[in-house]
Amino acid sequence: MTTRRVRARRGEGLLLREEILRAAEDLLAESGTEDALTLRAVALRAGVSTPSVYLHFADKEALVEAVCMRVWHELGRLFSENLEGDPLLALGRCARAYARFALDHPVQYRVLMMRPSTGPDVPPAAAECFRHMVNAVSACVETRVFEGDPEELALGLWSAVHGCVSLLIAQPSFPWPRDREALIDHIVRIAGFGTALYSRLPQALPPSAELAAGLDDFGVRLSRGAGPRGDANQPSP
Amino acid sequence: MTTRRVRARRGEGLLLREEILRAAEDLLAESGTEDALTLRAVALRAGVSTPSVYLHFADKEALVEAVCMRVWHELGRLFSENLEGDPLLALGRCARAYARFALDHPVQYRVLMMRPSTGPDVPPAAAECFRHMVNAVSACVETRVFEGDPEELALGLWSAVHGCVSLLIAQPSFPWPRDREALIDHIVRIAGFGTALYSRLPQALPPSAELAAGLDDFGVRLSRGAGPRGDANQPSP
DNA sequence: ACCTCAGGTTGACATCGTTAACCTGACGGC
DNA sequence: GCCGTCAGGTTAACGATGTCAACCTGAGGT
Repeated sequence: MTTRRVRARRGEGLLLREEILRAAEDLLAESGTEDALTLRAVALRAGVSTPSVYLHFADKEALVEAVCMRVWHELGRLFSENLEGDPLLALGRCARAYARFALDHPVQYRVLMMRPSTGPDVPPAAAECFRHMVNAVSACVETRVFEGDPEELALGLWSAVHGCVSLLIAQPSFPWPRDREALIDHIVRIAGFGTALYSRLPQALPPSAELAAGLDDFGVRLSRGAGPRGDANQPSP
Repeated sequence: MTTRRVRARRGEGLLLREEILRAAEDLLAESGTEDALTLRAVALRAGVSTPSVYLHFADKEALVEAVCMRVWHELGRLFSENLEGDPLLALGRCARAYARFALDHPVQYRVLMMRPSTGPDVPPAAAECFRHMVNAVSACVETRVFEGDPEELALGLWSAVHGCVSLLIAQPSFPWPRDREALIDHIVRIAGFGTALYSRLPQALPPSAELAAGLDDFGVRLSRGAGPRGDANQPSP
């Protein structure tokens, strides 16, 4: 760990890049704070001198960005694993998987999503994540459960889940309910149903009395139509 | 600005605290990045030597926290200005005001909400903000448009708006629609209606086909009941 | 055997937060 | 009016950080 690394053979310089990246990831995960992600600490952990990091990363920001790419790929994998079956249920599974990942890797998620804006263009791995989401939303538009521009709808859904997990991560002192899993569940449902209704609604929020009038009957009708109650994480039977 | 400050008279030491805070706020606002918030820069701007900051703030974190308190107060003022009238419309106005503030002061919002967790307890100014929200939500529960625990519902709404604005701020490279104001509008409506429906819905997301069946009629009924279409920022006539 | 250059290292710099030690001049007491 | 005190600062320095210029070194081709 602190032991001096043996010098790579010719043409194997990329090995060091891999080791540095791993060291950075481990440091983040183990320390639990991005402050521990120091070039000196990373280099020490990789068994190499500090400026050697510059052989493979232009600067610290480039290293952090490389770590982020890994996280984006992980998220992309998570999405692509959950896309089968009913589009709306698939979307729900993706959202829950995303939230779980964020809560299980708070430091990584913070670095990924709460860092000062990196550059003017979205990295390919992130674009692929987003494409997955847009595809899933498009499927929902095709089954007529959503209506509107899939990109815009996907951004809205992403916002909802991101809002919840990022607030959980960054403001743990808020009066959160005990059961985080249940909270995520609520958010996913609110976002899902809100989005389903979104394009069919009056352009302004109606006054309370007029909104309240129509709600109960809708709930009853929807419940009658819905399948057996249970954990929506499970794929639909 | 860079001119040496005249020493405060006895008992007026708190003047410097005020000037340091102002310098910090201005630095944040003008530079557009939290990296510019340096103790040296703050001290220079306040016309004072660097270690003098420590006369009034335990460390840099304390200074940043003091800046955050100001922002919380501003948000609290914004909320309390928008609470009159129909509860649901009031909530919508608060959400829009919150979002506008965040987008107009991205650096401050980032420092306030995306900084590594400060302490185990929520600051009083933030608690008051949250209390305002809970009260507004409670009013919606009393008019039967929402149903459930007001604290939990308020957190959900907060999450939704925070998710959108924080993503806009931190990930400007995402394929956002041009009209930010319209996007916020969508999010507020999705969150509002989703929350209104939340407690009346089946516990799991139903498959698409069964959800799509009930949606259109609900939209039609709700539209018929709602007031004239227009900007929901306006108080209901 | 030697030359080359990929793959590093050493040493230094500016800047950051933070601390210890020192200064100074406005005020109350005499 | 003079003086000691102490609130309200200052100077000088420390260690840590990102970064860079210069140097080294040894495996592999000739």
